[in-house]
Amino acid sequence: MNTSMAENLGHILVVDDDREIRDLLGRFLKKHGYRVTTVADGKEMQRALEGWNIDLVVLDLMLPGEDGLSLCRGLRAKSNIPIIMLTMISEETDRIIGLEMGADDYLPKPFSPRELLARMKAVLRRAQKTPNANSTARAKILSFAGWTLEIGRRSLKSPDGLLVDLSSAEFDLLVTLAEHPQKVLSRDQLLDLTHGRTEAAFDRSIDMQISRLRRKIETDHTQPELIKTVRGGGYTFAAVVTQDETIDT
Amino acid sequence: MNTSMAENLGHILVVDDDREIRDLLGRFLKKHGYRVTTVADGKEMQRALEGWNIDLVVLDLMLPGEDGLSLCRGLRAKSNIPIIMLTMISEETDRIIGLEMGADDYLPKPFSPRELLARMKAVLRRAQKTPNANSTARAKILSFAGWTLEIGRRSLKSPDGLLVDLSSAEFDLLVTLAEHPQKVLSRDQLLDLTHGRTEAAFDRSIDMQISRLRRKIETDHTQPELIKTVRGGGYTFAAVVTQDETIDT
DNA sequence: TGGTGGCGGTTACAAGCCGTTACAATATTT
DNA sequence: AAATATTGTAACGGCTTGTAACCGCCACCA
Repeated sequence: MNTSMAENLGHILVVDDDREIRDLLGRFLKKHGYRVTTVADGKEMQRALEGWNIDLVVLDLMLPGEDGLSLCRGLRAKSNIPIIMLTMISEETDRIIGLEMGADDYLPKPFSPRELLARMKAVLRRAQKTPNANSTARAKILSFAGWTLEIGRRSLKSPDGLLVDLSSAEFDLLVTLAEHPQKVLSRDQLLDLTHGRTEAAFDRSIDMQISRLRRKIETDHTQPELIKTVRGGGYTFAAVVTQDETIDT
Repeated sequence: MNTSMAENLGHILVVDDDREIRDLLGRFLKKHGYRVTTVADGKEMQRALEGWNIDLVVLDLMLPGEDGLSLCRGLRAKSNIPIIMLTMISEETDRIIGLEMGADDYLPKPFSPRELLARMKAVLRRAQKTPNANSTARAKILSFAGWTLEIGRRSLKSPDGLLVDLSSAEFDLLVTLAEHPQKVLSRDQLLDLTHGRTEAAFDRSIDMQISRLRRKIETDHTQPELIKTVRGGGYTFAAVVTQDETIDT
């Protein structure tokens, strides 16, 4: 993998009162080519935002003093720096998040650094394209053919209600496909959309992901119903997808 | 043949009655990595839209038969496939366009292909972000001699009700023939209609497709009943074809 | 009547694409 | 550090599709 590029991919501000998490994320993100500044609370966050050119804020929901939520709102009011919130799992916070937050994405703890990285890339990419987009966080749920794909939770339920275990890459791929139903996505597009990679080198890794994914979600992986192949074109999600926001009312 | 077919950036449908323009755009866009289908009028446009997964339509304002403007409106009513209109320069059309048209962009003739490319990219990028609510996929069904050809599903049932497995190219060819019953279609026409290819070079690949197709659907392929050869002319579909439309689910 | 050349059917083959297995290289967890 | 899981690479095999080549058919003609 090409993680060793020390070029500047962006300056990330991590706001978390847990020192261990700060250190962990700091090391991890730096290893992946980001500049990182870590702070413990809202006051320091303010200072950092004024002193640096921050590209993305990773913000813990629970903070001493002013809590993450209001920080988030405040930040969003003044700028459109992308925000990723870290939350504890619970219905409660989920609802709060959906209703209140102006974050671009959120991640339930515990999360793998890898997941955070993926989200960050996605958010940064989105921000890149839409400099002034007013993205509202979505606890989006996609449903198709009885399946339930809960994006915020990164979970997938089968028509029988069983949780299906997808790897991170598999999940991202599935989400990407399901978000563009009926649309043929080339391998390159899929690579770009899931990994943010555009390296053009002919790459069959997507084929492998598709293959593995099909085994997990197609009733007969030799005759896929959901993810269809378009010869010479790529792949396409063939099911009817309905989209719900968790918190709409 | 298709040596440097790069990635698939999308499937473009070019609707223009001027063959020269069709050819030009076809070659140009393909060279730039797009799949291209070219048709001459609204009727063919319809078929292409139903048979393919079109990502963008390039539509000439002036067309024989139903004119581009109403086609555009009709298309917009049913789907949200992006549309780029080609127009003659004139205040008149400019105003009409602004008022009437549901197109995503328009381009006054004469234009440079390069310019079109830029517009296309912009429109596609915009469309990509707004996931479709379209896919009112109607499934056209053609019946002949007991056979059932379901276009939306790309499936073919024999008179015994058995599913017959056709390759992609075979299917397209059969659809094209069945949609012009009694009409003699030259090899060039077939090439154009099925592949959107206009490269007229003498090509016997159609012969091969026909041969393979006959083996699958004729009871005796040495004495074809459905697909007849017209010496010096091409091929013709000799059966009576009835057409049904159903709403797909 | 036998030759000739265009045309179409078919076989054989080459090239490309895709699914998959096996495995190597990392990452992550314990 | 060992055990596990994830992810990319290589490579085999099957299927699709286009090309070349051979062959027979037909029309035409001297």
